[in-house]
Amino acid sequence: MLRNDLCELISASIDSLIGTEDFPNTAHRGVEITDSKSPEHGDFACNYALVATKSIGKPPRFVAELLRDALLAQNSPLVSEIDIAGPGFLNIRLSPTALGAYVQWVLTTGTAFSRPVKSRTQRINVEFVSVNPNGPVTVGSGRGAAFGETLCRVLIAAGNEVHREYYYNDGVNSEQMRMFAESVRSYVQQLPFPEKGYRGDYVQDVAARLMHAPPDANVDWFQEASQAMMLEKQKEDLLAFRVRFDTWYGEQSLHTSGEVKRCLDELEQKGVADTKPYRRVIKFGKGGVVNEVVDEPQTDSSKEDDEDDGDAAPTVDDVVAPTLWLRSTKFGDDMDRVLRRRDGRLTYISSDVAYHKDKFQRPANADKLITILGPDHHGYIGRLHAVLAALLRSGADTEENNRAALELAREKLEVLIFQIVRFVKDGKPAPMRKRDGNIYALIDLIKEIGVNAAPHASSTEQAEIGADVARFFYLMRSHDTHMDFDIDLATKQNDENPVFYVQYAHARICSVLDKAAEAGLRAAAEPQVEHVREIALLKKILDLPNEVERAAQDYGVHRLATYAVELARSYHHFYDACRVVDAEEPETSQSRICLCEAARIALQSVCGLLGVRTPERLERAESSVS
RNA sequence: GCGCUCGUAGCUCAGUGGAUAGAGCGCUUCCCUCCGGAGGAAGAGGCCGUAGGUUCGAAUCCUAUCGGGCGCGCCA
Repeated sequence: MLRNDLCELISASIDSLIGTEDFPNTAHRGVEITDSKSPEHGDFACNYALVATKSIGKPPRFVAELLRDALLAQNSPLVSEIDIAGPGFLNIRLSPTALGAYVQWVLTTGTAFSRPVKSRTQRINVEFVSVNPNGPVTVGSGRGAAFGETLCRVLIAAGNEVHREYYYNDGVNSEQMRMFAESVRSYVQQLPFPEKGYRGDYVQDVAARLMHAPPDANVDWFQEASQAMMLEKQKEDLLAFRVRFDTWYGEQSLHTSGEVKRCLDELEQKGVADTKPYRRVIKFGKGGVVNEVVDEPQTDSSKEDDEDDGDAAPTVDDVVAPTLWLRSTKFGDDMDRVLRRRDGRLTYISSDVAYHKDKFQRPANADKLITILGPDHHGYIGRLHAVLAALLRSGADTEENNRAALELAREKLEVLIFQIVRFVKDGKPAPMRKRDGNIYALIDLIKEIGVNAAPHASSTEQAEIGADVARFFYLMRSHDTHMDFDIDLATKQNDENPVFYVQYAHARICSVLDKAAEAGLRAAAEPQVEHVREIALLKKILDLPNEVERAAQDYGVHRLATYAVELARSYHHFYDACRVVDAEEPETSQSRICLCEAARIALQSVCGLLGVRTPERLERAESSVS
């Protein structure tokens, strides 16, 4: 690929210099090139001389001159001119005649050209969305869905094997699900509505479909029936958002199989869980310094006498089993966590232990787990690492072994937190949970965008348009930054919408290629790339593998959305300056057809990663009708 | 209090330690005899929150500080 080929060329030049009089063996080796910002600085810039000046012991401009001469001596067909500028930049101008081969390469490789040169082959489990089946997927979770799913596509494009996973708490231990079932039941059986019950139309929708319930149906029955329904609804909504999972994993299965109990026994044997009646709390100061370690004696919190009884011994009235503590403070957590409550019920953390053990089987022998969580879950990270570290620790219960286990856990499990999304409509924030108990569902956002952006399209087409726009909007911003989702921009002002800008570039290419075919023009066998805007477009196209590589490395998938806009812009610039279909210049036309096709492939490739369609034509918005 | 995160154009946000900090929206103009004008060109708009430090060079790295958001349950 272009960039790598250039880097290798420069590396070879440096190698040829090393050991000569002015170039000691200790000279710096790494080579980086960047795009030039303005055309008068050539096509690429190399800052080697600036970086290496110290290790060589000569002034940067002197080093730059040596490097330039060495580069020119290689007589590469790629390079036409090299200038030295500013403090010692090497400005490299490409030779147009050598670029056609790269166009050809894109055409023959197809959308797979986006695969990075250095491909990775890790087996990775990515868990995302994972909201409990007590309501539809909200617009808030939509960000996690878009981010997680595109991250999966990027990781796959970079050569990894990826397993998409969704985890939900469906056990009878889940108080949320319990309350949801109670709420549904109260509608069906005309019982008093529970105090903290779930309101909202979707609860009544579920209830309406469960009117056939046997008269003696209890909460368990309702929980099973209603969560099955909500799961179906979630699957359906996510599918409309082009998100599908390889595994839907229910917590209850871990209890049913006895795996949770087995794991707890294992932890007890290892000495990282016990029933001693205290909780250790570590108070951290600035920079993670341990300020204070307190072992709080356990009191009976189920007795609500909150008058001072600081050192009262636990009463044992309703104690079925002693509290089982995970000593997670051994593994960097700031307090020990409860695995089994005093009444014998197990907490969600206990199932997390069994779950994370099992997770490494998907894909088989997984190298890494990635868990994507919402902004309200970042306090969860330390807990998860502690759970995994407790599982992974080998050897005795020593500080050294525990620290090593924590380090391993942090390496094996990456927890990514996406930040909150604020929805703005009519210039005002639109709440995700409304006062009447209804929530702002992802599927409603998709439909709303589609209806407004394309009022005359069919409802299925509207849903597709809504998914295009919603995915793109979520992905435009870095996942770890707070973002505003401007619904007005996503819908009404669709003329200025970046999604349509990108899709329009694709439709325009298709239109141009159609015109070219009508004129009897064919693709050139050996395309030439000469015009500045042709070169700029090709450079942008060839950047895609680098963008994929970076995104797979640091999870910055939002840069692909930025890239898509830039690529579209490069095409529009090219289109503006370079006429493609011109019967009087058939050779130029044929070369440009190749470039158009390469641009089309790049657009399809990046949109494929973003989960955005590339239609061959766009219907005109009604606003353009006067 | 502690932790995570963000402060960049009027607004929403990009920005790999590099040259004169970018885009979209909004504002002022211009360009269809021409492959789709959902496009292109030009202009105005900035002490990159503040103060130090690291070095040839800092929006970017470090420290401090101010300001917003979120989180710190035997809820998940």
